[in-house]
Amino acid sequence: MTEELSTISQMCAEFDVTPRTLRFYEYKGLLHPKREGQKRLFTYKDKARLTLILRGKRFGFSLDDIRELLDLYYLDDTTQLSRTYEKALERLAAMISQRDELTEAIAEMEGEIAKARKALSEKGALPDGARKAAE
Amino acid sequence: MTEELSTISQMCAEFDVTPRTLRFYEYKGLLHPKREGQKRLFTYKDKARLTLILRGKRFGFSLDDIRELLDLYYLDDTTQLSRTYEKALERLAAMISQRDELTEAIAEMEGEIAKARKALSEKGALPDGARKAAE
DNA sequence: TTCGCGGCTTACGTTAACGTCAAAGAGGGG
DNA sequence: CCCCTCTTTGACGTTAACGTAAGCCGCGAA
Repeated sequence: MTEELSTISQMCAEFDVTPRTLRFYEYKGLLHPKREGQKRLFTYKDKARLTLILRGKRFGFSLDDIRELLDLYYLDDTTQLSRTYEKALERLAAMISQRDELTEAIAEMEGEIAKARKALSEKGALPDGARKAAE
Repeated sequence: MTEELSTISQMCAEFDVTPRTLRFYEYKGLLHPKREGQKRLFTYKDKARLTLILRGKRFGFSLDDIRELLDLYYLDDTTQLSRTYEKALERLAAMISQRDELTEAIAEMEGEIAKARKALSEKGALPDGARKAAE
């Protein structure tokens, strides 16, 4: 099986990130590329990790959180793994309550928007596209 | 009509914020308390604005966004008001898509946790309280 | 040999929303 | 008069996730 090592610029092209970002992720302990002299060489494993990192970011996790989540996948120590498992549960709970708060805020926001729409409609100043819903 | 002026500490107690926060909001142009000599005196209008500020923060607006919205809101200019309305709609859309992403992330997270739970259960290392669900 | 390119390390800069002193003044109680 | 509390104006500190040089190295092409 060929090792398929990638340089930093190949990684940047493939994942649409900057070199600084990859170095920063390594510094933060999220990536562990090999070295050929000074140069970083990224393996398939690094690509898998980076995929997870970027997904985690899209979902609003901090890099510190993500590093812990990565352990969920790659740690082989059962004791550590179950500890990480518990942290994952905590984070899941946090995510759920965050979504609940967001849902509540959305409802409140919709209420305010409805009031504003009514006020605007009475002034005959409703923006296009909102007229039909405010009669 | 009594003016009902509040000191900074009264405001802090009423809205559960720090003095620094109120001074910062003034510095940022979100509040405009009167002065009695050096001392700030907050009017009912400031309270109304602060209420809107805190609500805006719950909705995820930045302070700069909020200042802009407040300015538009108090201009009493119908054209500007409808602009405020449009911004609210944009933010609402952002909040909804954010919630959707979060919901998706929660589902994925639950999947990963289930996998981890299975792996841990096979190693006989499941944390307390998770055993019953992993058979 | 000299360029230019890609990579490396070191290290200061950036944004948001305040936190955290520090020094100082005004006003009231004892 | 002294002290205590509230408040004021600076002004530097904090966190996250990189951005942005500056300066150096090695390699292949011309």
